[in-house]
Amino acid sequence: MNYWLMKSEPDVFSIDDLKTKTTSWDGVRNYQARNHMKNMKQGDLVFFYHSSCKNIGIAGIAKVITEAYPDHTSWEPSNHYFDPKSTPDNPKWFMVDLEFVRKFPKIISLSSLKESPELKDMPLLKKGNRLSVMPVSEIEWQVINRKQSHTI
DNA sequence: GCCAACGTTGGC
DNA sequence: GCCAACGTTGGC
Repeated sequence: MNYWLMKSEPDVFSIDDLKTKTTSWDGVRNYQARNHMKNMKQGDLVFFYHSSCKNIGIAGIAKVITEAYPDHTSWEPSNHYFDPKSTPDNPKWFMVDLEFVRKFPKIISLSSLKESPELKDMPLLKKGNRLSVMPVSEIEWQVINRKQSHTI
C-alpha cells in the first residue's frame, strides 16, 4: 500500500463535502499529478489537504477506491477542463475515486508541518511547489499521524 | 489582492 | 530545440 497527498480548495470541495459522498477526482491537468494518480492502487490512503484558504493544512484522510480511469470531462467541450487533445479512444487525462475515512479534530497546519525536520523533503514544503497530487513516504505518513494524535 | 514560482505554449 | 510570453497555483 502507498500513501499520497492531494490538494483541494475547501471553498470548492472540502473534507466535509467528501464526508457526504465519495468523489471522482476529475480535472487534474498536470502530467506529474496524473502520473501519480496512475500509480495509485485500491486501498491507498491519502492526506486531504486544504489549500488557498484561511486554515491551510491537512484536514483528514481519504481512501482510493478505484484505480485510475479516463477522465471523461476532458473530452466534453462544455466542461471547464476540456482538452481537445483527449478523446474517449485516446484519453490523455485520468482520475481516481476517493472516499472519506477520517476528519482530523484539528487541521494539521502548514506551519506545523514545516516544523518537523523529518518532513523537510516533502514536495509540499518546497518553495514554489504547485504539485496537487504527490507521494508521501511511510515515514512521513507516520510522523504526520503522530503529530495529529498529539493535537487531540 | 499581490506576486513568486512554475508548467505550457508557440514562434523562430 | 530554445526561450519568451502567458496562464495558473497558492502562500502571504
